[in-house]
Amino acid sequence: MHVGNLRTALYAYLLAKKNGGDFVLRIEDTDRERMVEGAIETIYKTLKNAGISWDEGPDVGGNYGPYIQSERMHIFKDYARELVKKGYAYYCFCDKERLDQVKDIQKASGIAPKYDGHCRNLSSEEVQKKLKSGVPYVIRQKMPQEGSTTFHDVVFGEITFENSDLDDQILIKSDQMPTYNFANVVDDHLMEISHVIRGSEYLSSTPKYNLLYDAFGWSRPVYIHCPPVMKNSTEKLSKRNGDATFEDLLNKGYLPQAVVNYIVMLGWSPKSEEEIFSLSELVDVFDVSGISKSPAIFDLPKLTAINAKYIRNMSDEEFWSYAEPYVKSVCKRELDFKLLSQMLKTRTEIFKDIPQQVDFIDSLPKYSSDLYIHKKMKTNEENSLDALRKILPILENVDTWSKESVHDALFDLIKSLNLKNGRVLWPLRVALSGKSFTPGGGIELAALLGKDESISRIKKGIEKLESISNQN
RNA sequence: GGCCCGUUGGUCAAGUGGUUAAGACACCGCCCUUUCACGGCGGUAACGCGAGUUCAAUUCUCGCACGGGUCACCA
Repeated sequence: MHVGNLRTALYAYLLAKKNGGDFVLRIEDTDRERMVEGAIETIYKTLKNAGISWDEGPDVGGNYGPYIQSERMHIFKDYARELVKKGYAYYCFCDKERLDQVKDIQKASGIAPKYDGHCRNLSSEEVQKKLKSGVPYVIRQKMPQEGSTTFHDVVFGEITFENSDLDDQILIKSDQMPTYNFANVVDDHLMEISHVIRGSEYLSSTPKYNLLYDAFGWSRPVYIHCPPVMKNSTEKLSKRNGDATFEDLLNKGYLPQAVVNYIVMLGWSPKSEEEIFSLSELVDVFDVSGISKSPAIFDLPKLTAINAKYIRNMSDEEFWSYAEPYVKSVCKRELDFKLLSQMLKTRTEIFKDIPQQVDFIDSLPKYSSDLYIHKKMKTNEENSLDALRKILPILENVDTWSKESVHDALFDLIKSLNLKNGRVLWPLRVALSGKSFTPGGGIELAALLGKDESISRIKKGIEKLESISNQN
């Protein structure tokens, strides 16, 4: 399920919950050829991961079941026959060849392809005859040929279509299954669906739906059409293009709540300037009037920023519960994980980034002595060597190893040498980590690595710099 | 092509017949600081174009351009 689908589900859920309604899950599987193994499970899983629960559905039941459309097939034909009886639908015996022919001619002459009404006015005798002799048929909706149909959409306002532009769409297919368009209307009515929230691609078929409601004498639902979520200014986000699905984003290390928060905000805006909302807060603040009319482009950096905000808002315990597996995937040795966790928290945007941040802990990576050269810190290879040589005995003398004791010892040194902090601490950090960016400075790293490991890495740093100065 | 819809900074977006046209992300700068990050402060950057209505249009109307959707025995 890609994020556009999920967003629509979210809006539906929020609207229902906000107004004390029920959120109903119905599986629309009238196309047997497109059946995908495991698709229903993916839907369940995605909704659950997003925190959406349904009040009625295939697995939880309800008073309007069954909730899987393929189990409701017996229902639709009678409704279609009712429409035929009332004159709003008719049997059509045209085969595919004829239909294709008509379409080709229409296309060639530049007319919009549309059913030509060949079977619209067959006499009931003719129909009965063909039915009896077993000619395959479909049932088509009989569109008015004059006038127009206007409907109101909550997002887009009043929209009018000429009836003459409407195609006599198929209601019952030749395999006797209903089309989605038909089953959807019948089931929405039967299940007492009050609000239809869907993608704007359905805007142009809505008049047909409404004509169906009118023909049955049923009251129309409230329509809320949402603009699509785009991957760029011209392409829609779609699973087909390999674009990120909700599942993919979770696998990339994004938090489900953060993704939910972000995609609700894509194409909708709250009245306030806040932007971090839990699902239950969203139920309170959500309002369909905030849904925008124009498509929104999915922006990963913004999602990342929101994810980072969620991480920073976590308690230390919660942060560690997420971070631990990532840390331990590369840190096998024992260390002060609490300290590391604190260091990591403000530096983590997505949990997947953690391993590369802490990969220097278990073993010192190979590094270039260039790292010792830092303009702003005013360090170079010579004075770094000097700093490390002075640091070594100081730290060897620290008995109880802790962030505080290391800090005090080093700052005494810095003071006595009358140097800027960075002159001493930058070389230390490089020697300890072999990296230019680390989660924390030299003192924190020393505390984290422990006395023996720190001393050993400082000695390695000294050797490295000595060999360089010997070359010169 | 017909029909329907849309167009405010790079992105998400607020908003109005008269505003210094919010805010967030990204970007840049400064402060904090042992790097980075966090945090704080500041900055660059927008009403697609052309008419019309009006004392006044980003806001209302029309046209154009651009973009999207739709035109299945798919959903």
